[in-house]
Order: sequence, then C-alpha cells, then structure tokens
Amino acid sequence: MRVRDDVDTEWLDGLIGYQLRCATRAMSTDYAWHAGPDRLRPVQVHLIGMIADNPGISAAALGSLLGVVRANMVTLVGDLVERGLVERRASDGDRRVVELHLTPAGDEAAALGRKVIGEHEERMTARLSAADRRRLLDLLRRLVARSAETTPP
Amino acid sequence: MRVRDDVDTEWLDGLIGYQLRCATRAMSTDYAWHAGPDRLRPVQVHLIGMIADNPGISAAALGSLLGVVRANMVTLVGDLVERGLVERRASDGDRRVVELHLTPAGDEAAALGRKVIGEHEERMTARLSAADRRRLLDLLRRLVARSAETTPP
DNA sequence: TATTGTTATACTCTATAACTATA
DNA sequence: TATAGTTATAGAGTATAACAATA
Repeated sequence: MRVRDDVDTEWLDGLIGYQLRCATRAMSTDYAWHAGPDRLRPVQVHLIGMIADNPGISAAALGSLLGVVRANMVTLVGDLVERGLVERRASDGDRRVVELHLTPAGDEAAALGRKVIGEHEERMTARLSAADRRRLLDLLRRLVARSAETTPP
Repeated sequence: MRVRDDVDTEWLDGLIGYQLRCATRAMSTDYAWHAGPDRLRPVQVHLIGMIADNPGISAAALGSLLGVVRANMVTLVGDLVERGLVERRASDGDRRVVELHLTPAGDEAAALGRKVIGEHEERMTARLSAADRRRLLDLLRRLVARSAETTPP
C-alpha cells in the first residue's frame, strides 16, 4: 500500500512529538534487531554502565537519573542480580541504602553492552556528521531542560 | 537528593538513545500537564488531524503512517467513534475498507487538538530559534530514514 | 494468494499506593 | 517527618496469531 504519496502528511511531519515518536521506534527496532534475542534492555545497559562508572551508587540515585520510579528499579536491578551481573551490598553509612556493584561478569557485560549500544548509535547516525550528532544531542537536551520550566517538580 | 552533581554521567549524556528517552518523557509530561485529565492521547489527535486533512482515509493507511499495528487501530478508532468524533463508512470501491470521516464534533475536536498540540510544541521549543526547530525536525527525520537502511522491512 | 478489519491474548513498560526500616 | 527499598497491583502501550470477508 502506497501511503505517503497519496496522503497529506504536512501537519504531522512538522510535529516534533511525532518525529520523536518515530525516531524512538526507529532506534528501538535497530537495537532489537542487532543486539539479538537474549539482549539486555537499553535501560539495563544504561544501569550497568552507570554502576561501572559510579560503583556503590544507590538504586534511588540511578532511578532518578534514568527516569525510572523506585518501584520499577527493584525488578530491573533484580533481573541484573539474577543474571549475576550486579551485587547488592548494605551501605556502611546509611543503612537504608543498598549499594550497587558490578560482579566480574557484570564488568564484562557492561563493556559488551556499551560496545553494542555504541555500534547501534554509530549505525543510526552514519548519515550524520559529527557536528550534526552534537547538534542533535544539544537540541534534545534543551527540550529536556525546557520541561523543567513548563511543568511543576 | 543531589544526583547529577556527584555522579559521573558523561557516557549517558552522550547517548542519543538516552536523550531521546528523556525528551519523549519531557514532551509527554508537558502535554499531560497542560492538556488536562480528559485529554485525547497525542496519537489520537494525530489520528483526527490526519482524518481532517484526508477524509475517507482507511485505518490501515493511518496505522501505517502512525506506526500503529492494525489490531490496535481498532480500539484507538473505536474510542474516537464512541466519543462521537469519527464515523466509519463502508467504501464504495473496495468493500474491505472502512473509510474514516470526522463528525461535526470531530471537526471541532481536531481544531482544538491541533491548537493544544501546537501550544505544547511552542512551549517546549520556546528556547529554540526557528532554525533550531527546523534542524531538530530534520535530524530526527534523518534518524527515522536511516533505520530503513539498517533493519529489514 | 494478499489485504482489511476484527477478536483475543500476551507481553512490555510505566505509575500508584502502602508497607518496613531506617534517618 | 522524610527517605530507601520493597511488594502488589493497575494501567498504558505494543505485538502476534488467527479468522471472515473481499480483492
């Protein structure tokens, strides 16, 4: 079925919300296709990558960074623990906090995950110049920053 | 809890996938906050907007444009029919297809929906120049186009 | 044989409320 | 009183398979 040829999509194509939706699906499809069936979710790679750079970080801090509510961090981190990639350790200072650390297998998974994500981003931005890629990141960050001004905390 | 001050987020902040995720959440939060509780979903505004510009378009064509599988178009359009905004009419030519048309109330809802979406986009891009906004749209479109090259149909 | 609309269903992702233990 | 982690649960959102009617 031809669609874009016969249909007036001018309004739709000019919407950032719509293009953002399409871009997210495009990224998700490419990642799923190339990372294979037993892959970690992107957000889980983000998690172990952040734990690698910040050993002992708490689930609350990670959730706040990644936009995952505390309740959902439990199963997300729990899956990483079950896979033997992450260890929960009681904090010496604040005994409410559970520090997150990578196991040796977690170190490997983090390195592999970053590689897979990196290749995925390279693939998707292959038609963009380095300047375009920086511009895209900057523009997206400015959208995110703007939302702090238009909606209450 | 301070987070970004004590945590190394350099890797994360450089990922387009992550910024896309944050930007999508930012847009969604702003829309939900300003459009009120009885709002149509953005994709539903896209639907009636597209029907307004292309009266008689089929659900299959719309789904293909909006990235919604046929099965889910049923409930999506069904809700618009229940709200009295959209009418399903049998096609004269191909008797498999159901043509979608707006009711008078649908015309009003489409106009209002476009206004709400338009103000939402204006608000989110208030710190962007017109050129920046065009650049963002162009870069997102190029990501979407790229995915057609990296993943099979 | 392919496509449209449809039903049924399952899976992923996200959000809320309430509990506990600490602070 | 406020916060970290947890549990349970509900709600969006998305995906697949199968069917009838039609092309």
